[in-house]
Amino acid sequence: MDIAKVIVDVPVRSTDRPFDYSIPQPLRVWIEVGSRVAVPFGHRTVQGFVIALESGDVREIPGLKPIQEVLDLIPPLSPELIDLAEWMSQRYACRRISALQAMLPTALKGKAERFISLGDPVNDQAADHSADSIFLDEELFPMFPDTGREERDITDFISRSGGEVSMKQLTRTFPEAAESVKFMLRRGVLVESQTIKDKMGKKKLKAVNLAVGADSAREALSSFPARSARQKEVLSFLIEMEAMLPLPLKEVLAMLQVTAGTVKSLEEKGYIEISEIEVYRDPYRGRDFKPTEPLLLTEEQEVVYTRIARTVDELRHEVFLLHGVTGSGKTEIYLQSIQRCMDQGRQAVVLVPEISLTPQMVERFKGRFGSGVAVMHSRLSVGERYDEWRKIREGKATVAVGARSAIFAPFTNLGLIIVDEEHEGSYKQEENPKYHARDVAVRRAEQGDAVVILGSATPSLESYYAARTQSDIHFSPVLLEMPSRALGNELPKVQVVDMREELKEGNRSMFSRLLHSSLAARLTRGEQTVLLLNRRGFSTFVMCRSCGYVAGCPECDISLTYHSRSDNLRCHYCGHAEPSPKECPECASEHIRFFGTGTQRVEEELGKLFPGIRVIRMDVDTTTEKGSHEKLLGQFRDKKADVLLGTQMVAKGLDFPDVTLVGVITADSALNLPDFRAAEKTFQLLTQVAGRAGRHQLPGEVVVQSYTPEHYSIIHASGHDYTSFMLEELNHRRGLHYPPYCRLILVTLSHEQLPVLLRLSENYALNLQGKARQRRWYGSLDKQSSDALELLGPVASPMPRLKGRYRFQCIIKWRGSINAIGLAREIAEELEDSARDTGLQISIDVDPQMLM
DNA sequence: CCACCAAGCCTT
DNA sequence: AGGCTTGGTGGG
Repeated sequence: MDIAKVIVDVPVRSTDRPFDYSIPQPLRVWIEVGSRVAVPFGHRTVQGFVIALESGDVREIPGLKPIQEVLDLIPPLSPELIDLAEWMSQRYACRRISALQAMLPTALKGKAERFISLGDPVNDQAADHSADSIFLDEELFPMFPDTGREERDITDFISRSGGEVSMKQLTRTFPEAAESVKFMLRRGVLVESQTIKDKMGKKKLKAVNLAVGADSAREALSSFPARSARQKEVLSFLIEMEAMLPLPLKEVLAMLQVTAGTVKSLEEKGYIEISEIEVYRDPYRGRDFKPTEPLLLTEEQEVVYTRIARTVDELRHEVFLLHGVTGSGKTEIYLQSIQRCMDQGRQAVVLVPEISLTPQMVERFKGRFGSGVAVMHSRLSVGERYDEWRKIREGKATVAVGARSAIFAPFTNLGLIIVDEEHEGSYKQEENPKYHARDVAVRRAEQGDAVVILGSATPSLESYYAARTQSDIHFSPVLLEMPSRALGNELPKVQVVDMREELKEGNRSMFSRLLHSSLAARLTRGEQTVLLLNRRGFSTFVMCRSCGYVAGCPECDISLTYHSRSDNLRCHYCGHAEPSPKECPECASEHIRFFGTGTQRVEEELGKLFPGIRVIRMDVDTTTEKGSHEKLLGQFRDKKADVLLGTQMVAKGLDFPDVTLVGVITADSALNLPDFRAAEKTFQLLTQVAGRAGRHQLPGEVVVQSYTPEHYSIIHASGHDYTSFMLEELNHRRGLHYPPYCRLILVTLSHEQLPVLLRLSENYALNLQGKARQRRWYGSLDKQSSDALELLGPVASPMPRLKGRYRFQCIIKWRGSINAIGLAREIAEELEDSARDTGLQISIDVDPQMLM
């Protein structure tokens, strides 16, 4: 007798544990670890996942209910993914069900549907005849003409509809039915059943096939009367196309210019049959991908590839950090490594940041591996995504290319995971489960003896530090370097313009004289320019236009945020506040104010300075429409514009041969975000965008405008000097106790009433400190001990009020082998319990990407 | 003494 | 989550 342990789809803490169910004999063969099932739970039916099977005597456990239904022919999850979900629930302090659900396409987020049918009349006699049902007894109906009226209408309706209708249909017909139905359910006149219905089914297509052999069909042709010429035409066409059958009905109709009626009569005569076939919604159908051959590797690439291939061949787990400059040919390394992995009969996943999952990117993979590539990204419809996912699960794809969630691709023998642009913040999911795809990738690979390649021109501090020190037991990547470009050309020359000087010399425009003249030169030569407006810093930091001074927190070394309500500056890490300055404290200038410029303004300015200039603007406003991204880039490629102007999205992965100038309008804006990663992000962005210039024959040039050209992120980015930047930034982080020298947990508490929230937040902090002290964890990160934990806050969140709820946050800094995540969660749950006040919500973000 | 409603509690 | 049970409140 077997018992299934099931995680049910009820996303609250008290049900975040396995529930036991018995497995009815007929379902036994279908149920595995990873099966999706419908189970009775309380008074309803819910969806659940089988996470374990146990042998045991069902009779020994009273109150065990049976699994009601298995929802898929093939389990949508594997034991490996079930393990991964368990790990995620610990690592990210999330519910098991949300980790499981994150692994599946939305199409499979089933919800219960209720069906009502007539009760068994024999049982009706025996059913509940307690006092409250006397009034409804059938022989009394005539005496109370209206009492049973609706009841009878409903039962009539149900029997007319074949004995069973969905509750949905019933309430559509009888909007007020709820009460009556409830009565009748209680009496057993009606009975209820529930099933789980998926959001989206498989796509079916009508298809035509011959119902008789080709020979007998050919024979039949001659017996057709002359007026059935059209039918004859169809039939002979099908005979001719015999090898291709079945053919989609739609295509046959279109090709032969006949109507459905013609085909229908052939079906009635029994020559052909029309059936429904299952098809994949292929978002790339009808597109040709030029097959590509492996390129000859440079010496540098060869060394790297050989090293990776060795581990791939050994079917062993290892993580590589591939640091290759822009244009060093990382993608070719990926492609050949994937081929190597496929030669071993294993599959591969390629993670790409959403923003760079461009058609060109897809083309490179489809070109090399053809239809064995499944593509998953957020622009696909629910149905399309479901089908790409099914292609993987059904073994029809061996490579999955996609954003974040592709890390959960249901491969059974995954041998290689590639995380391209591994430093990208978009690998972190901001909603529950707040996972980081890179970290999940490493874990999944470790579990399945797979290789991970983390690739980037600017690896994150976390990965680089781990590779250099080999100090992290779970994450010690092997560093592989590719310092030169594959085509042998030089990295572009970067010039930094000091915008303070420009102002001093009377240039108040947003273009420096250098950028202006360089741009003019491209226009006359017919070469192209990419302009980057770093808009991430639309946020409200205060800067002096004369000297570049930015108001920062004395304690936290991040910029202060301007609050217009109170007209002061505040630090949202520690709560420090000061009045907003009327003049610059450094140089006493009055040119001190909030900062930010929009792409539209730049476009206007360009038009004024260079009449007739053709600009393509790419930002959130112009790329919301499906395919617009692709369209704009296509126009630029076809040289329909001189300038591509945009935000972050123009910095990544683009490769246009005629781009010889890259201009960065304000390099500083990200630098001054109230974020300890500001310098790192700035360096990465500048390096990436500089890599867009001069990738082919023509040499490239980069102009970076800055108010703080002496900042090390700008200096090192202009020198293409990743290592020096890293060393300097690591020093910084060490001193201020930021990752990678510790880890962070962001705890956000929210409540409708501010005074209550204040008290509870204070409580949270005190409880946490108390418990941490008890366990001898609490202590300054300054101390030598390998275990340490510090708490910042509570302070108001950067978004202090959201949807009518006030928000406060605490930041936990910790390091060592202590279970800080478990503690943060434990305190949160205790507080939620003791608050007796269901209005409190606590969210925990482990290793937050943004502290906002 | 009973009717009505909000809050708590359990779901295998 | 959601539906039922519990226990408190108020009206007769």
